[in-house]
Amino acid sequence: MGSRSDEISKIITRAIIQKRLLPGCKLSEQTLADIFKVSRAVVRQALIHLSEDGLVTMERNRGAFVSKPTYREAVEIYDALTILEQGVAAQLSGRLDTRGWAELRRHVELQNKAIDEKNDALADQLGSGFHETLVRMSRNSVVQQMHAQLIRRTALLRSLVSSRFDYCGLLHDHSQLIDLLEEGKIAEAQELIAVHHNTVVRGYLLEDDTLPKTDAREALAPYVAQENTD
Amino acid sequence: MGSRSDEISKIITRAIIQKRLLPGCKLSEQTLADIFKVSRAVVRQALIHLSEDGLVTMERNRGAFVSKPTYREAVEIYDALTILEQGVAAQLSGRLDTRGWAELRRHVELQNKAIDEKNDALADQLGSGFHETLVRMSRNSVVQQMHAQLIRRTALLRSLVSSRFDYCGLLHDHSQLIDLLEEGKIAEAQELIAVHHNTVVRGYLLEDDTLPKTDAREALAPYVAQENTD
DNA sequence: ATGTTTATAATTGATATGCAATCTTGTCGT
DNA sequence: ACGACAAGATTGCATATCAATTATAAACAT
Repeated sequence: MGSRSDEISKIITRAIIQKRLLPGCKLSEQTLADIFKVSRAVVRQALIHLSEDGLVTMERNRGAFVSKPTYREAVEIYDALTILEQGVAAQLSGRLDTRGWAELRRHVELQNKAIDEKNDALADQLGSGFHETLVRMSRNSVVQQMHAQLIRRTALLRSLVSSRFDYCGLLHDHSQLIDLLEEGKIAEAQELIAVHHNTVVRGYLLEDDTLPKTDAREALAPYVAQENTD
Repeated sequence: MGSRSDEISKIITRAIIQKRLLPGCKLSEQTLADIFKVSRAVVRQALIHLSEDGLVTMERNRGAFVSKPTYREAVEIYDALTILEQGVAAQLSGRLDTRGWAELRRHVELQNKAIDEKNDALADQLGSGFHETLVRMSRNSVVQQMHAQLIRRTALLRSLVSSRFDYCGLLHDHSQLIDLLEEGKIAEAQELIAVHHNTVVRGYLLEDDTLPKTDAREALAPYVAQENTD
């Protein structure tokens, strides 16, 4: 694949997920080309990639912007996540090896530690990571990719809300979910997943406007110096 | 969006779905640029779009080819379809208006007619169409788009197999599914969906090699003259 | 004749530049 | 204050070019 445009789209993705590039931010082709020292053609390829991921919206003759999802889209994204994870849960339930359950529990512990240390960014990342880990265990790369894309979009959503999450409640859900799955209680596990996502999306009572405007040039500056800052 | 590259990727998508462009076919940038009378840059954008849809595979410094899914991928795709449709079924069950059920039943009838008239291509299309209609009723455009993408990939899969389908059996499944959903029997509906897709994928006992090589130039010729041939 | 190496051609990845169409902006006049 | 208009910026696309890589063909040795 187009190595360079791939790298660039990954960098921009990171910037968006880490809330450095906020929804609505203009992504001018020439500006990005200058920043990354590439031609406009490469930038365009990266932007197309991003727009198909839903992170960027391209308007004809107007340019590309970091997507600004509506509340409805937020609900749809979480419904889609619910459907995928319910399906994975049904496949996994009772059928996973010991190492699998252990990895999931380890994940919960890590997030617990992050919360104790008040490392919000890390807790956030681990929160999504739990769901990704769960889906990875289905060993279905098609489902996995769709799910990863949805998770990226939820990161975008979190840029739009001020809501403080009840991490403890959500974390308890994760813990309980593992128990239910290990015991083979599929229906209850699925219901828990639905409630879990519903809780999250309900926490998104939106501050639709008045989000600070970001400038692509300065937001991306940290990524340009050393491009391997995970 | 890039109007031109969009049109081109749609045309190529149609050509692939209609089995005019077969898996493995080389999609040379210059050739496509000549065919559609556009620059290579536009072709590249279209190819990137297609590769993210899974219909085209790009190999670095080698070029783009119509994807040649493995059997494993086929299973993953149908598992993903199962998960999505089971989720939609759960949401829809008992909760859809009369017009909705009517539209689904009409779909089944149309396909019945197509089979009677031995119009295989149409029956094929309507077969996928039923699933798409079902998902559309969820009114979740995120799920809808993911599902549509999977359906496109199943069309690719059908290029790889000789299997003759038992259309009657599959059609009966569709009919029965409507009944189950209307009666609110979620679990049974979900099981039927799983079995249905399993039946299909098991029909894919592959003729991995020896598929006739197609040439992009002649395969796409019909689409160039009049670009609105649905 | 077969297999290996080498040289040539073709293709991709990327850049630079130019241009028309469109959008944004800022000014001006009312 | 408001709308019309002109100047400037940006996008979308085309063409031309170049290095790097890969594919193909020819020359060579076995």
